[in-house]
Amino acid sequence: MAKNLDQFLLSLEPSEEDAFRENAMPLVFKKNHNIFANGDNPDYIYYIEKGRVTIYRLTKDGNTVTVAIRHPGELFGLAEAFMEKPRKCFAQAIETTSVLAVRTEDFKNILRIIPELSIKINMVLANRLRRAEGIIYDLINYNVSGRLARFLLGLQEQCGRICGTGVVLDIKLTHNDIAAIIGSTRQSVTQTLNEFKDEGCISIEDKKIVLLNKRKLQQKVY
Amino acid sequence: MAKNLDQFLLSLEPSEEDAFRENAMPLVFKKNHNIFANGDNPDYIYYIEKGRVTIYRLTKDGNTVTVAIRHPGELFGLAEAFMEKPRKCFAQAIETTSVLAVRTEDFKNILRIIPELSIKINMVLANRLRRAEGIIYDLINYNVSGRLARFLLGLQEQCGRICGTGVVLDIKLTHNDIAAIIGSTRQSVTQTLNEFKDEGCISIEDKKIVLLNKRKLQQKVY
DNA sequence: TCCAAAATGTCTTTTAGGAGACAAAAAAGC
DNA sequence: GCTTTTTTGTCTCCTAAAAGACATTTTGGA
Repeated sequence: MAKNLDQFLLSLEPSEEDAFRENAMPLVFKKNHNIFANGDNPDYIYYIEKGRVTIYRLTKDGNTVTVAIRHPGELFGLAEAFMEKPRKCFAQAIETTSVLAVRTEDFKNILRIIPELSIKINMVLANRLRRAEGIIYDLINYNVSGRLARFLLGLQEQCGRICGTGVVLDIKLTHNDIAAIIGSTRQSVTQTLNEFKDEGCISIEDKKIVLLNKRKLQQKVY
Repeated sequence: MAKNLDQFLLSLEPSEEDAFRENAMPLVFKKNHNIFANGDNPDYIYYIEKGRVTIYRLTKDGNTVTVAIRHPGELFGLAEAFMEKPRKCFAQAIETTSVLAVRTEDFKNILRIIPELSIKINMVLANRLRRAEGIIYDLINYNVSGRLARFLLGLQEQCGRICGTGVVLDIKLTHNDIAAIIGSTRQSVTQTLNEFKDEGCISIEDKKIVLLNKRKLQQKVY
């Protein structure tokens, strides 16, 4: 089992992977393009080969609430495929993204044929549920500064790339994007990021955040 | 399929239910007793026959954050059973609660033997994930009044009992309990509930909340 | 290369609601 | 029934951070 439970294909046996790929259709979405929308029928589930995708909902006044970001090796559009209801969220490519799309019906059939795969999906969903509960906890418990610090530290697992000075988070996010994830505003994110910068916790290189002092960043969480 | 995806046993075929019950050990927990704790190994998963259970985490300063409430017919301790890590939350009986406990290993074996069951667990987890994402959305989007109104309206599904004047929510929660669920404080909950009462949205009977005017309550959500 | 659009930086004002303090009421235990 | 503990009601004060306004910088597209 891969250490990251969300790394779906990595966790499969060759025969399982074949069954998955046989039913898959490769697609490419350009940056900012929508992959599915609120109200759509969940006809497909998707696997990310390359790129990243935000899963978000909209508020009445048009603001975005990001409920998850999906990274290479992860599935998305998954949970809703198990329900007979239209989607409640949008999926949009953050960067140019290559996916494998599998028809929901085909996917369910694979699960029936390969029970072991179904158990792996259980693990993926269970892991995501626990993470979602962690976000709920964070929202209730930490202030903007704490949530931002935790978000950055958490990103390491999926985007972290060690370089000389620290850990580069290999994803380009605007302050607005981050605000939509941690439940804050663009202005507050700008300000708090600059505080972190001034104190030497982070730096920005090529529009990407670099974690310079993780311990100090961890102390921002209270 | 039962309309409530979380009603686990109801959704099973007789043969599946037998397989489940054969491996189950009945237990009774009195009000306020802990069923499992943070740090425990997830050796068992539980099915609620009667009673209700809170799933919560603790903050550094001892406050409670409730991540879910489980009702009769639902499983709990489930998600963590699929991971090889200690539990991150507590489970406590809100009222006297009868459960069926199944060893995690046995449960996984049942899933292997009965693939259809595994798919049903997928549906339960998927549904919970979507609900958790809904809570994240609520926390970011609605104020205390809105969150409280949505919480009460949402409880109908699991606790609602129609009576002459309206819908009784068949669960006794203190204002503190509610605050831990909607991410607020005891004082704010007291005050907001009284506002709802004054405006005729709700009333209290036998320590239980009665929804008198659902439409008016819905208008509190903004 | 230039221009329009998007993103960032930095003010200032405003307010929801957290948090403390204490009295009153209700419930639980003996 | 009586006492202790829990829960509720209602103040007050105070701060984090939302939200608006606008200048500046950066970016991406033609």
